[in-house]
Amino acid sequence: MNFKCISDLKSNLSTEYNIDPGLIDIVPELCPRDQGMDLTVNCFRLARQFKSNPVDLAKKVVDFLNSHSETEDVECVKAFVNITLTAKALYRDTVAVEQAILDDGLIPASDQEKILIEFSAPNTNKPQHLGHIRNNVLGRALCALFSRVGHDVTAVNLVNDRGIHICKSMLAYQRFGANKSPSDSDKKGDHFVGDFYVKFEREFQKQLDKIREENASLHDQSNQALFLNTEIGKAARELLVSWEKGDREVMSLWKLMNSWVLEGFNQTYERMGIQFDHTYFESDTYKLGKTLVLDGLEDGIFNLTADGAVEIDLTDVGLDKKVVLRKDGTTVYITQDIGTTFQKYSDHAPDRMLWIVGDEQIYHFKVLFAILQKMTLTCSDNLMHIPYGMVNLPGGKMKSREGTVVDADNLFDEMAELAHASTTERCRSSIPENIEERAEKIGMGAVKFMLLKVNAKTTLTFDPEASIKFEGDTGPYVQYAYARIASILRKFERENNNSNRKIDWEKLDSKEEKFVALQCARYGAVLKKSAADCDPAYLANYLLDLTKNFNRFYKNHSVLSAKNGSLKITRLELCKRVQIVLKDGLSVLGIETLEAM
RNA sequence: GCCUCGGUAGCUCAGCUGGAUAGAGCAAUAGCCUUCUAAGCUAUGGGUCACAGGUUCGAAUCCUGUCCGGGGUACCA
Repeated sequence: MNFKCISDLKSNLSTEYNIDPGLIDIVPELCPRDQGMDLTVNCFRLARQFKSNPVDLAKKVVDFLNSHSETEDVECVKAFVNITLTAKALYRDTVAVEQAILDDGLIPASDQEKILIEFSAPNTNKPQHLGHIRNNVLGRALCALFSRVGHDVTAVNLVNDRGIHICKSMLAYQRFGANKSPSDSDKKGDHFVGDFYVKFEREFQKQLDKIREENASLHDQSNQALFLNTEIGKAARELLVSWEKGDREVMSLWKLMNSWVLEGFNQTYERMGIQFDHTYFESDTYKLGKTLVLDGLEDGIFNLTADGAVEIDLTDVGLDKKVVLRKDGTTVYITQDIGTTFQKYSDHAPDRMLWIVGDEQIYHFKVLFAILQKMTLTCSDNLMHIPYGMVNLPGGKMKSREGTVVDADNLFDEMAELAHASTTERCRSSIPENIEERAEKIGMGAVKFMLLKVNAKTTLTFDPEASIKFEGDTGPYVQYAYARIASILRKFERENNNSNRKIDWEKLDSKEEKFVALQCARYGAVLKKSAADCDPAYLANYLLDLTKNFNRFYKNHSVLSAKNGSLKITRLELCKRVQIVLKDGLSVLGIETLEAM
């Protein structure tokens, strides 16, 4: 939003108060709807910059703007200066230049960075659920957002493909799998493997119950503590040992099962519109972590504990001591992150590295960053963990044991089905040919928007009953506005009334039209703030606002039956601006637009 | 215990670099389809912004304390 009268005000005040104009920042806000004017300059806030009394300053601002040729009306309430602009100035400074609306979202070249973002990071033992979708959708949106404002973004996945959890599903497959493959059962590979993980857990639980029954003294011990007391737990551990030794048969099963899972994940990623520039595998990087730690031990960054484990003392930076290699020499969770991070740095040399990982790992990342700093990773001052909250169900957490996990693929299917039913209902007489495609876009739009409109860090509640609607603050609501505009444009073309009328913005004199224009002009600033705050929700909520304003305009002013050709053409132009912003904004959120709904 | 994030309408959430009478959506109620798609629009009701202090001309927003909830505090991942 760059209004001439505001920049003139800035020069005027800088002279008046003898302050360098570069130090003055006047950001006008949209005037609250019920005030009926266009812009507001908040002199309470502005007064601080001039170390002046808000009311006195407001008086000066009013005097200046009153005499400005581009204002129609200026009012002062307390120290809020409300401005009504001339139509000419308003549209010139908001929507007249299409490209300017989009370009306003770009940050200066000097602020552009090379950013590496790691997200998704799935385990290859079971299919992804709603919690993972939140991660994926958020990560994808942040990548698009950073890239949209001008950063150079590299998206990276880290596949968690080794460890005891992987061995559990492998063991169950060995016992119950009968050498079948996903294609035999017509299942996606990740679901196929996940079923064996569940089988393992069931068998383990059965054995646990038996052990506890037979030995009352074990009653109070946790499942994990009793893991090796069970036959199947012991067997899984042995499998892990064989894996680490590189046993040929075990490795080949591991590779086979992982390939099934990854094939399944790829389908899900594709459906979500997610691509990675690089995929790392923990099975490749954990050894590098160990090597780096051993080097660091020689350099005195790490030290040996009495029983032979390797640890680092972080008490000088307000954290605790942290073990990075067990006394038996095996790596722990954080060790592979150390290895992966150095690997990522040497592959891509980013200015900044981000991790999209759940908020339960905030402490983990604090420790990781402190370690990397001590190991003097080049960009260790620019490491950021972007935490997000869990997705709960109305009854509480999702629990796989109780079967209350919202499976990603199922959810997508259900949403698409509902969108399909809804479209069929609406179109009764003429079911569109591309109904499947439409239903998919609408269903996915609904899921993604639902996850992105809420601030990432809040723990969100997913109510399957309520969240499945396509009305109100939803993705389809925004998509629908886009489709309506597309429909207007089509009809206009069909009627072929391309009279040589000129665009005349001054014809748009209603408050609905002005609000739409003003709202469009905010887009660039919204993108920049959204990116700076790493918060796609801000953008999502803006798109809802813009859509709401557009719908009010749509309801009150017909485009195609406008009084005269010039008005029609100009309203059409305004619609195009809205359409462009909606498409651009939705695409950042990973949501597709439809030409008809 | 300590650390951390939260508590805003019946429900789900905005608002939080202090500023106008606290906003949306859902749900409820009442309207609007011979006019560009009603997945829409309009209206009504609904709030001691957890509680108590403090700072300020002004606090949902900042500070302190209390209560309640999530998460963390592993040689688990």
